Amino acid sequence: MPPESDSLRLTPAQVAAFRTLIYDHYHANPRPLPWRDTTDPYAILVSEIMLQQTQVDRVREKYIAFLAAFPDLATLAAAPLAEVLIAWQGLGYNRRAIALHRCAQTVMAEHGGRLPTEVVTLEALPGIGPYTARAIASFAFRQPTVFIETNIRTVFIHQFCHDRHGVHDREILPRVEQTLDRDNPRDWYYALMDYGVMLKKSHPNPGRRSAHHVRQTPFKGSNRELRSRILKQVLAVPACSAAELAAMLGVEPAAVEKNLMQLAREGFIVERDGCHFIR
DNA sequence: CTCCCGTTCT
DNA sequence: AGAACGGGAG
Repeated sequence: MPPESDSLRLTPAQVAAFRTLIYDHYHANPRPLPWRDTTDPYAILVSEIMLQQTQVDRVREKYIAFLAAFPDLATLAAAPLAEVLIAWQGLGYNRRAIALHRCAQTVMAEHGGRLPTEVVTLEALPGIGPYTARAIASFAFRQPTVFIETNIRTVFIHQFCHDRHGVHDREILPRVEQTLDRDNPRDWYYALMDYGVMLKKSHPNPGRRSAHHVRQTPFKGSNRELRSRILKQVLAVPACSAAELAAMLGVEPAAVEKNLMQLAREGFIVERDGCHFIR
């Protein structure tokens, strides 16, 4: 539990001061991001899925190209998975591309082609978890939802949890709820995120003091790296056997087999007569 | 080595 | 709860 001096309840004056701090920074230094210009729920969905664990600078161009290739839910739902994965190349976490593809298909089949507006309904869709459901509800449908992601977490830890480590989200959430600008949740969260980005440039990342902070395992030499190379190879050269793929990549056939099985289980790949194709 | 507008499976 | 998941820039 937090110390007594750091009570979870803020006075109205504290709330007002905090909002002024955040909004002043935002109005002086807003990040002009393409997904902030649109009100199209589909475009906002695409941006949110891309932004899961992928930095803004890399998402920017991919987002533009993806929307050019798949301008709406119906187009994406009808597109071959291989085309979606090719558009996804460079973003990483290819599972998200499958999830987004399936999400579009589910919305077409079960929601009349319109993205649901309710958090619980959004959260039931593939690739949409607690954060993304609330972010979409807030950004696309102007609902005052309460959520935390890494930049928001950074702001609240920096502002309200001085010199403390292992700060849990259940402590931050009431702060988010209490300080939320219910009249304009979209701009408020943009402002919060931009402030968090700024903080990380001027301070040792306060997010490391979160109870949820985990350090990444190295990518180089990992199975993630191999798996990505296999998928890229199957995209570039369809209809290869596991042995052929292993030879082309210069790795152990057994490791390739294992990953092909996993990729098949997840819906990336289908195997016919020992040949592998994007599903 | 650090970071990243998390979700899903185990 | 923990692990897996990509990739590039600084």
